[in-house]
Amino acid sequence: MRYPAQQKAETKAKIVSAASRIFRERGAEGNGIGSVMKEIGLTKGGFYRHFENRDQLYVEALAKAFTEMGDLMVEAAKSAERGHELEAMIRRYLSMGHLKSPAIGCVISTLGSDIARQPASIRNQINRCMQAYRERLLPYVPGKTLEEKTARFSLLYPSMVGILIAARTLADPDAQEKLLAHARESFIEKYAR
Amino acid sequence: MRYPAQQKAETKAKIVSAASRIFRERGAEGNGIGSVMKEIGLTKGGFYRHFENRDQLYVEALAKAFTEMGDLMVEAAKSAERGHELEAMIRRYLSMGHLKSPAIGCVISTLGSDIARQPASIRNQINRCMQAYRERLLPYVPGKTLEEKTARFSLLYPSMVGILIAARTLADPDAQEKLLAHARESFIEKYAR
DNA sequence: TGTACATCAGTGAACGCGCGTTCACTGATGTAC
DNA sequence: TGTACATCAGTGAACGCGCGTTCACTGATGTAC
Repeated sequence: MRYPAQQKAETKAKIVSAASRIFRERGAEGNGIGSVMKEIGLTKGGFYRHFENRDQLYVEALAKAFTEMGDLMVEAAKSAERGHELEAMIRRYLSMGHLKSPAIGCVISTLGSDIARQPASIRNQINRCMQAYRERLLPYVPGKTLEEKTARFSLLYPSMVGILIAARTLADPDAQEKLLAHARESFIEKYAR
Repeated sequence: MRYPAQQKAETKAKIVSAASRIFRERGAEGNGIGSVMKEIGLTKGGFYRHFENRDQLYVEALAKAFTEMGDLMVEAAKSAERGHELEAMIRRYLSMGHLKSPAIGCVISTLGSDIARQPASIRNQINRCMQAYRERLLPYVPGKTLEEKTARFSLLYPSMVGILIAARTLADPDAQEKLLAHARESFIEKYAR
């Protein structure tokens, strides 16, 4: 049946949102169109009224993830005392809360190696999201020029990704917390002063 | 038919080796028993003469990957001038060669987020491999005490993982090389002096 | 304003495919006599 | 030494399952008159 005018856009947004969370939480490979449509209470046949194929969903879901994660990081920076913005972002990123909530967290930490395996055409689209993400956060990074800020951020951010992944691979929660704490301290010292 | 005595062990080693490479290259989720057995010229039915289930293969394949990667890193350290061992390992890890050869490279960079999603029982087994791996490399890390070496390594290594993953997500090879070079320089300065 | 018709978001069954796992079978080798 | 038999690594077909994708169909809404 035909549906009210603005409902289509809402449904599509719901699909992207659900996929964004599910991909981050359970991985992008084993969990696909079926799980996503079921999550929002629809059948998978309807998927193709909104997307050409699975790849399009993948790209849009990741784009949404970058936007959401950017919101969280900007929020952390804005609620910090002046001069402590990057420190606040480091604390937020390297927190047990983030470690335990992959579904609403950094998409590179949950799907980075998966993105690395995608063909260049898809990586190109993701790269644009990454760049937009970086540009949102750069204002809160110390540095005299844009190049200085970028240089600093492009080492710090991947380093935090690696630490978070490493911490998540640990089975012992104490060891996870210890690694995060150690990295927080060191990275704040190295990058945020 | 029955096969010569030592052939069974050889076959199992081949399966583990192939899985180790295939999982790292193509991801562990979509590529399973079928691909692995086909790769070594056998049919998938025979798999269960060597393993109880897929999880066992996963753990053994990753263990093998840690051993192989350890060999490469130790080799890099041993062929370095005295006092430059860690620098040599950093250069080897953050090289375009490593970036382009995931199949024989660091398993955390290729499967880290996948490991993070495994149940604790599996992560525990992997953790033991990670510890053995670290213990092989620690002798080449500067530091007065074991704690000092460990602290240094447990920040450096995940940071390198994150940089490699981030570089692999980039579509532009020049940008990849630039990021690696920048991180090499910085990490050698920060961790290897 | 009322009626006829076109639109199209979502349904549900079907497609081929590869997954992990099971199992009856094969037949060269090792072992017992 | 020769023969009979047990072993068991590997085969290949089958299992149920979920994947991505296609498609004829439904029927409430929007639109034209």
